[in-house]
Amino acid sequence: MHDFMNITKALSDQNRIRVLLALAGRELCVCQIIELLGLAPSTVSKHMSILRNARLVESRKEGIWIHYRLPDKPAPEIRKAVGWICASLKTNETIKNDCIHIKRILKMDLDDICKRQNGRSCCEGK
Amino acid sequence: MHDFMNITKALSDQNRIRVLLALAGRELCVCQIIELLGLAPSTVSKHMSILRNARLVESRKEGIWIHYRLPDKPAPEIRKAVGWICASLKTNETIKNDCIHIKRILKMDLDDICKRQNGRSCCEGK
DNA sequence: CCTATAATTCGCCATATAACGAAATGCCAT
DNA sequence: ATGGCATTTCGTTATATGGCGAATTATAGG
Repeated sequence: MHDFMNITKALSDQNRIRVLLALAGRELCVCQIIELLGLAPSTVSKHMSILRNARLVESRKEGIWIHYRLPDKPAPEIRKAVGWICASLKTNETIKNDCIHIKRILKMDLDDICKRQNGRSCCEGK
Repeated sequence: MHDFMNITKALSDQNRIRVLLALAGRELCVCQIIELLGLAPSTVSKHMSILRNARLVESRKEGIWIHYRLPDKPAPEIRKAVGWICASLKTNETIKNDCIHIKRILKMDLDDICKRQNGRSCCEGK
């Protein structure tokens, strides 16, 4: 029960849902997720630890960067949860905007993304 | 997005999950749900309004009593959510205990249940 | 070894949530 | 209409959660 509640609690935040959908079909670096959500690195890190703790995502370290992805071999309840979310929000406006945003982020260099984030306190200024 | 988050937030509480599973395949009166969870009537009422607001349950008034049930014609995201929960917790100990508890509750008279609840502050004392 | 940097952990604050009891509401029977 | 009772609403309180910045950790490159 505790494990299952970890999953439902992880799914009860909009930003974490956005991350899960952003990870559908691709891997993302933490700095790319920060860029997508426009939140402080520490906040995003917390969100990712909650998702990982629920086994909704897995992480891979590559040098300085840490990449997150949906689990390779998800347990049935995880697979069903992700399928449910994807099906339910396929046509959602926020999610569609995120998809466009991600396409742009993926074209950028990871170094550049991190540089931009260091330059200012958080989200995007000008 | 807001509607969908209403669903995930509704699912992020253990007592509400227990109620949903208790309603799988049968209707329950509020006083029966109070009896099952062992919480104050006002608390249970709040939980039920959250579930109803998310369209995870429907209610039916029958005289003094209000009966809750899973939706007759659930939207796809609701149907999938309920299916996911049921499949994930089918073998869970808490839920199995609830099933036993419900069987006992169903054998009782609604009046008797309410009487018992009026007799004491909340849950079950002696 | 030392610096720079990506990410996490920690400490704090503001808000959200779950719990309760008391009061209000709605419905039936008198 | 009046009273009794099931349920909900309201107001309060304690805890949980999401957010941030500062400090810490871990890794790559000088």
